[in-house]
Amino acid sequence: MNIKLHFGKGGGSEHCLLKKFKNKREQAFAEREQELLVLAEKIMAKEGFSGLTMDKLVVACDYSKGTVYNHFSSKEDLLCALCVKSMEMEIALFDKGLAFQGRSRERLLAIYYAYRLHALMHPTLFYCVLTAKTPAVKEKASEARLTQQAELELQLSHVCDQLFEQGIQDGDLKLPAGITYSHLSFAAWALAFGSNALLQGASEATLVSRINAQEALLFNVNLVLDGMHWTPLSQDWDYRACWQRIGKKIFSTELSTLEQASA
Amino acid sequence: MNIKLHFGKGGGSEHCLLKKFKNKREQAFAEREQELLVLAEKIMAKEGFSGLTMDKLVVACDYSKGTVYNHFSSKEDLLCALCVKSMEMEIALFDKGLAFQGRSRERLLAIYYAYRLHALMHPTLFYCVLTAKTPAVKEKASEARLTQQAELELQLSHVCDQLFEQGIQDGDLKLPAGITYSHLSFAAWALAFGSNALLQGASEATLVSRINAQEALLFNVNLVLDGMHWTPLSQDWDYRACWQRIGKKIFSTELSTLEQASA
DNA sequence: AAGCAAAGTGACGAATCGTCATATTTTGAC
DNA sequence: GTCAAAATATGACGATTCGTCACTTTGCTT
Repeated sequence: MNIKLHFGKGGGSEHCLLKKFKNKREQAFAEREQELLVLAEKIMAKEGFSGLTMDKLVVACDYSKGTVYNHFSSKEDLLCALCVKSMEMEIALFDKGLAFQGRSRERLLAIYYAYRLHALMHPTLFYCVLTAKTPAVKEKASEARLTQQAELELQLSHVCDQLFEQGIQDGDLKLPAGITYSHLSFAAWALAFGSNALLQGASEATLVSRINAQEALLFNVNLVLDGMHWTPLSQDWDYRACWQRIGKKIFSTELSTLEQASA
Repeated sequence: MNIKLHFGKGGGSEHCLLKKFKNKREQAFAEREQELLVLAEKIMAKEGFSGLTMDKLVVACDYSKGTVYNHFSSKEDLLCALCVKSMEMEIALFDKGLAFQGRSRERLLAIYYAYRLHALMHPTLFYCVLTAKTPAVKEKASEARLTQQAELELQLSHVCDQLFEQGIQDGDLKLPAGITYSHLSFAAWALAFGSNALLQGASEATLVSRINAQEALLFNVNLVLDGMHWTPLSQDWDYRACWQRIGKKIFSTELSTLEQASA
């Protein structure tokens, strides 16, 4: 039922992209897994989400069915692995966003920017995250993969926690009585998840059709952070300009590749 | 590719639960569809999300495969139909929530209450909504069903719009320049969707594990509505008490059935 | 009652999943 | 270098599941 783990059973470090491996074998295994994931993403991008089948992946790669199933215990497990990959890339972008120099609230905005950017650059992978939240997928994914996923989620929230902390230290944010970082993190995360999930599927006619996605996200974020009384409030500060600045200063390379792709 | 529509082609009214039908035939058809949906939900609740197959549904019901496929063009279409059903029930609960007497912001809270209540009472159906946002499902659902879904979403947002309007008329809420109802609706919706989606899958160990779900939702809502400067602000008003009051005054029957079920 | 359109039936073919007995490669000891 | 044991790879195969279609039945109209 569970996928064989070829790594040592020592928990919690398999998901880092660049890591020392016990030996060549494990390294090769990890590399092959990445290779398979890249291939799977390509198939999905080309043939649609339901166009991805295990058989197609097997044919497309240089390995056999058994080998592929050594990596992914089921199709759902493969989807979760893609979700994990997506989150790993998010973390990398988040870390980049942390480099933005500014007030605490501006720096959190940089994280949101990174999130949105990731969704735009890798829509397919982003959808995998949504899909991985689905019971049909969770039910059939391997235990190990789900654990990995949960760990990454924690890791993502820790990035935010840093900024909450800075906000408090700088005196820009106060933690209400009985409220912890977790509450704030959850609120920030829920809004980001909800906004992006709904925006992603809404390029056509719906409620959100006419709303510019970027604008909407920024608006929503301002709402929540204003609600936290995180100064400077949106009425006292030009966060739209800040948003632009984040793009220019931190993510210019990503933006240009994005423009190239859509051109 | 598309499911045959046995109703008149006049658009936009098929989704109302109680409606006049052109003739007995259509009525029977609609009733059977509901019957099938109830059955499908039961199978899903009992055997898990991936335990629902078309074959099982066919065996469980008194009709043949062909008949079932006359209703649902594919398994994904069936899932969407369940999603539609879920939204119809939500609307009914929303309408009930509208009956709450109070200030505009309190009344919007009643809508959130209804949303949360629905998620608790029908977790399976609620998951269908999440699943229906997934590309794998959207790709294979019938056009007609997706239209129906989009219409219902609009209808849901209109309920909220009423309350935004009341808020403005009462002077409790001001629409910033360049901001429309749609923006506010979207923010409210995104937060509700994100919070509930994340809370639903998080009864166990994760970031949200220790946070009481109800509390978290109320907290998040307060954050956003405070961000809108919707008076009275959460610091000036006891919305937790209001939340309790909503439960008692409006949804007491639902609450008792819920307690019965979990006892 | 006859005729006809609409709906129902279920056997069937195609596609997909995941397994397992066997073949191959790698490892490590001498 | 050699050889046995352990790890890994292979792909044919059985089991589901999906969705279709040629044919039958139902029920409405005249």
